[in-house]
Amino acid sequence: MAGGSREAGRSVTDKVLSVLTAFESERRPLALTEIAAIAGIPVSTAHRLVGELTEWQLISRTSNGRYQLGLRIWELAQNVGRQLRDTAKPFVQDVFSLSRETSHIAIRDGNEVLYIERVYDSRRVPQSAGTGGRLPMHTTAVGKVLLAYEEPWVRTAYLGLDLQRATDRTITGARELAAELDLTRARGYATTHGEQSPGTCSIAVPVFHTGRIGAALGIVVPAERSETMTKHLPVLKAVSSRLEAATARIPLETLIKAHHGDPPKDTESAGS
Amino acid sequence: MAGGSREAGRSVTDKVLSVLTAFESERRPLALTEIAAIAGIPVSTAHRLVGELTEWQLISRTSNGRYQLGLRIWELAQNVGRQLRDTAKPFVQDVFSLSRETSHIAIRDGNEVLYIERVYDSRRVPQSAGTGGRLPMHTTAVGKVLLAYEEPWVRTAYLGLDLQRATDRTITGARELAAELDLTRARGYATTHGEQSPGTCSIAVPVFHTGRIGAALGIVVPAERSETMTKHLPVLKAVSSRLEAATARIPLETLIKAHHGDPPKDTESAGS
DNA sequence: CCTTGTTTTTCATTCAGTGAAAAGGGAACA
DNA sequence: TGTTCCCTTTTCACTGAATGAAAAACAAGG
Repeated sequence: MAGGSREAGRSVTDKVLSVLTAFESERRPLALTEIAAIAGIPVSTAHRLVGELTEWQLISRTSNGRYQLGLRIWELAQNVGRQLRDTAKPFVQDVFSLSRETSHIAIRDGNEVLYIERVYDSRRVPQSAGTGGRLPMHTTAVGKVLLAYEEPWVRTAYLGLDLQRATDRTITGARELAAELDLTRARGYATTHGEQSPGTCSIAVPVFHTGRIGAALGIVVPAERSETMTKHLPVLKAVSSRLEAATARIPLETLIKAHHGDPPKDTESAGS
Repeated sequence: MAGGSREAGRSVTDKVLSVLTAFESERRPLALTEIAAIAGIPVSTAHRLVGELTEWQLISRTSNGRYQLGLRIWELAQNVGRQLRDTAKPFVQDVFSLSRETSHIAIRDGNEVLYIERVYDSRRVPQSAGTGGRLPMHTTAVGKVLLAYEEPWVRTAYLGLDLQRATDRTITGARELAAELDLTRARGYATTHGEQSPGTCSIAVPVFHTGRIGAALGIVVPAERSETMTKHLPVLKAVSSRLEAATARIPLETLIKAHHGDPPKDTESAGS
């Protein structure tokens, strides 16, 4: 065929999705050639696929001929975990208006923290991660909370990872982190002090659902105000329990379905 | 072939996207059979496509075996118009915290209003449309604003449509609506009184960008408080101009690329 | 005018995708 | 336990939809 050797095992679907997800790596509008390169497909194929995606409004074209994700995909995605996000949103706002500090709620997805909703001031500079952003668990207060209250095997698995350093204050030792998690459970909240980015501290409390850890609610404050952080604990605690009450009725099914991994089979137990 | 007569002209991409968008019509998790029916493809094909989409995390599976859109597509979609949404968000919050009424910002997409961001109280009942929702232009205050300040041909085109009735107070006469739009421009804001849903009123002001209408900022209030609506005008106006200042630097390109339609060619002008 | 970098179109080739049909669950009921 | 009903999953022979190298068209500099 003119098409010579097809790359084996690459389905059309695969290629389409490669094109779509190409926009994850680069946030700016992409040229066709770039898309093709990132997705790892020939330009002509990319051309056709991008054309179809554009017809479906999943991709839109900027006036200079470049491509970016389209409105339609945003609309579509609004339905993902809507019930949880819509419910949680005003509570995060409450935290913000009572603390006047950047407030957020996050869940665990795999070994990362995923920010579901964030409320911030119009003057405040954007943080390391906005809504939809991810950060490691050991560098954030919400992450520590989500890990501390998680089932033992999750915690153990995470402690076994190579903990990446984000700043010079980042906790990278498994033992140290374990102690930090114990402390978190003991006092019911977690903090960070410049562990994710220098100059910012954070504090977070757990949000439970059906007896298990579901999310973490927290705030971020500039280092110079770190002293005042614990002052906001009552607010966090109170809002958290109101949120727990509000989400209690929501079936787990319709909450955000995250990657929680699978527990080890472990037929022969540790003590066997 | 075993597959008999393929439905002609249906590309794989088409089918994949039909599957994805199937989740727009029904908000609940869908069974494979349902997806196949909605997307208009055979079950076995749906099965394969859904399988691939699931591998890519664009679709996730609930414990009862049904499918729903996955976290990944939400994350992906966070990049759409992010700069505009992130910028606008705290301003909408400002409106909310100053008015204590459900506040929102919307843009025009085609002949509809698209809500970009909405801030509401934890007690307030969900409105007709949440973030990412659409409503007609003539039944909402934001819609009236977006239409009133739009280029003449857009307005003319909309007035030519068959204006659907939402409540018994909905304006459905072209002449009436034209007068309403004139009024809107004259006084610099628009209102509705039970025109979209009985019992709720709304008020909105324009947000300009590079001299053109870009968005509309508004609030929704229950009918019994409708008298107090105009009391919030100063807030809306003030926040709007602060938002205009904040968005002025953002290049139009990276704002949300909506369907604005094409002006009529109209080589022979009306008066020719 | 040429060069360099794109985007777009073309087209002979063939294998990835196809979908009817059959088999495999599993829940509800008798 | 068997039967019914509905949904999911697997199978498989067949072929036209998808393919991608290559060439053409376009755009922006130099």
